[in-house]
Parts: sequence; structure tokens; C-alpha cells
Amino acid sequence: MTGTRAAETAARKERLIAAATELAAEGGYDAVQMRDVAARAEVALGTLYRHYASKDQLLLAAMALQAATLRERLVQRPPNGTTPAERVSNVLQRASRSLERSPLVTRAMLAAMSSSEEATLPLKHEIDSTLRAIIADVVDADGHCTTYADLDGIVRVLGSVWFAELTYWSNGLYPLSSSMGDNLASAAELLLG
Amino acid sequence: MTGTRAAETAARKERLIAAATELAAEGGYDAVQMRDVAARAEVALGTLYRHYASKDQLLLAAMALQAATLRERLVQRPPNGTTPAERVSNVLQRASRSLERSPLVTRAMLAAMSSSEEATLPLKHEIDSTLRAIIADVVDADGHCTTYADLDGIVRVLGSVWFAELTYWSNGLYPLSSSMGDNLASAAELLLG
DNA sequence: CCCACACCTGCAACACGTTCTACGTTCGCG
DNA sequence: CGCGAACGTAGAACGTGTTGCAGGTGTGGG
Repeated sequence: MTGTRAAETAARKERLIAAATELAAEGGYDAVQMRDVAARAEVALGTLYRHYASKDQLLLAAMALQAATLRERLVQRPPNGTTPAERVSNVLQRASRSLERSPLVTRAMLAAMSSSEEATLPLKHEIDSTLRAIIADVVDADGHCTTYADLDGIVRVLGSVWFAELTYWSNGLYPLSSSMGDNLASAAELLLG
Repeated sequence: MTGTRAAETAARKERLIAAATELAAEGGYDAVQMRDVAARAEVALGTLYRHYASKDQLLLAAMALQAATLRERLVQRPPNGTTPAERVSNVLQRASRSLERSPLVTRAMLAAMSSSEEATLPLKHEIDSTLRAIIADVVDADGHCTTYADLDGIVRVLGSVWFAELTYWSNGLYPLSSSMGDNLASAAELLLG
């Protein structure tokens, strides 16, 4: 027996997330069509909606998973760099290059991030706090959190710059690679140096 | 006679923008329904689509108009403040408070900003450049553009922080008033001080 | 054993963005 | 004048997100 009832539903949810991510990788936000997601996960449309109440919630769940995975990987393989500013630059630029490699997925997820649906708030908060936790970990690698008086504020400004750069890129306003490096590095330098 | 053919079309376009803005003010992005916009502007649906090829382009046109209007107002009534950092803080916070007063309109326009439609790029570029021009005007009020070596870079980081704060607020991640003041002021201080 | 319930399926139906069709009106130009 | 281009109207039609419904199926409690 492959699993109890609960394990089967968990597997279904995983398949749904996987299907959504695959479709996003193939054709972006518009290609993530609920009927197709359900079909690819071999699940009825109603079941998809039972687990994820909307397309945006589905994509945000996928994004939350991806953020959590990223965080785990960073815990296991911490970033190089002796100063906090260096480490932050490293991590954010590494992450950005990774996102740049699947532009359609990234754009689909960012689109979901700006959903106006009230019910997406919890997921968006979860994602936001995971990402801020990543930055905070990196800044304060050694745990002596007394170094910076207003760690939260610094983390938030850094996150803002990163987010804005990503969004601008995702909206086609300008390329990611050109700006990301300089802006992030200088912001980190200014705030943490 | 109130107008030539051309004047009538111009008036129609104005009515369409006005109708879209009104509907956005009443119910946000979702309430801007193309059939309703056309009806309120007393125009056929096909005509609406002749002038604005999609809902997002319509909203972005409204946003571009609003940005241009803001810029004109700032030229006529320049901001207070002796240092560039002060002036930037003043202007962006004044603008933010104004946007905060019509949250539904602002959110609708920001939603349109993150449209994935290729054809919205020109409008988005126009809006972006207007907003950056506003910041640049304020920083470099006296025209001695030699003060800062990398004016464009500074303007872009400031714009990023402002944009990210607005977006976070618009997405409900946290209130605008609490963060905007501190973050923007400190960013401006750091970058321009 | 048998029922209640939670979960799944397949499918119809609805809403709204968008497109298309068929037709009329006005303007400029030969 | 007469014609074509540009523009306008009314409204049907299509695609996709979302909802609703009418059963199936397996599980756990009485």
C-alpha cells in the first residue's frame, strides 16, 4: 500500500504544485490554466479548487515552497564573504541569477504576488517573512545581533531594493543583470558598511 | 459647434479615462469592467478597444496622465527643503499621502503596472521615466548636475525604495504610513547626505 | 454491519476580458 | 458628386477563472 488517505492527498497537492510550476516554466502566467494544471496532475478541477482556492493562491503556494527550499539550501551551504555587506550581495545576486534562469516561472510568481485577492495575504506574508529571514540570517551570520541597532529596518530596505529590481526586470522595464549587481552592492555597502 | 471630428475623439478618450478612474475609485481593479467603462463614457465597447487595446493599457494611460499632472504641479509649486535629501523626502511623502487617500485607484494602477502584456511596455516606460524625472528634478533643483557623480543611479535606488514600499502597501503586506517615512528618509539621507 | 462524512470525479454554468461581425456615419480627396 | 478610410454602434461569440451540482468511493464510529 503506497499510503494512507492523508498521504494520498499530500501527494496530490505536490503534484498540483509541480504541474503549476511546469506549466509556468513552459509558458508563463497565462499558460498556467487551471484546467490544464488539474489535468496534468491527474486530478479533477474541483479537487484543485478544494486545495487551492484560486490560481494566485496556487502559484503563491509554489513560491512559498521555493522560498523555503532556498532557505534550507542556504543553511546547509552558507554564503561566502567576510563582511555582512559582502554576504548579502552574494546571496541576493546568486538568488537573482537562479531566478533569471527560469524567467517565466519567476514572472508568473511575481504576478501572483501582486494579486489583489484578500485571501492571498497569509501566503504573501509567509513568503515575505521567509525572504526577510534569509537576509537576516546572512547579515547576522554569527548571531551577535547587537551589531546593528535596527536590524529589521536594514533588512527591510535591502529587501525592498531587491524586490523592486526583480519586479522592474519582471515587468520588462530593464534587464536584471545590469542593474542588480551595482544597486544591491552599493545599497548593502551603504547600509551595512 | 463644440468640435471637429478630432476634438470629439479626444473628448471620448478623456471620458474613457475618467470613467476608468471613477470605477477604480469606487471598487478597485475588479470594478473597472470594460463594459461598464464603455457604458459610463457613453461609448461602444468596440470603441473603447479601438483606443485602449486592453484593460491594463487603459489603466496605465490613466496612470501616465496622473504622473504627468503631478509633475506639472511640482514644477509650479516646488517642494520645501534646503538639502536634496530633505526635498526628496518631502516630495515622495507628499505623493504617498496623496496616493493613500485613494487606495483603490492606486492599487488598480499598480496592478496594471505589473501586467505581463508585452504591449504595455511603452506606457510603463513612459510612467517610469516621468517618475524618475520628478525625483531627478527634486534632487538637482538648481541645475548644477555636477553635485552627484551618478545621479541616475541614485535616482533609481530612491525610486526603487519608493516603488517597493508602495507595492508592499498596495499588496497589503504592511501599512504605508508606518514604513514610508522612516525608510525613505533614511535612504535619502544615506544616498544624498 | 451500516451510516455519516470527507474527499474525489465529471461536467454544466456563469462572469468578464477580448475578439469578431455587420452595419451606419463622417471626412477628405479625386 | 462619389468613393475609400477612419471611426462609431450594437451585439454575438469565445476563452479562461471560478462556482455549483449530482453522484461515486473509502474510512472510521456507532
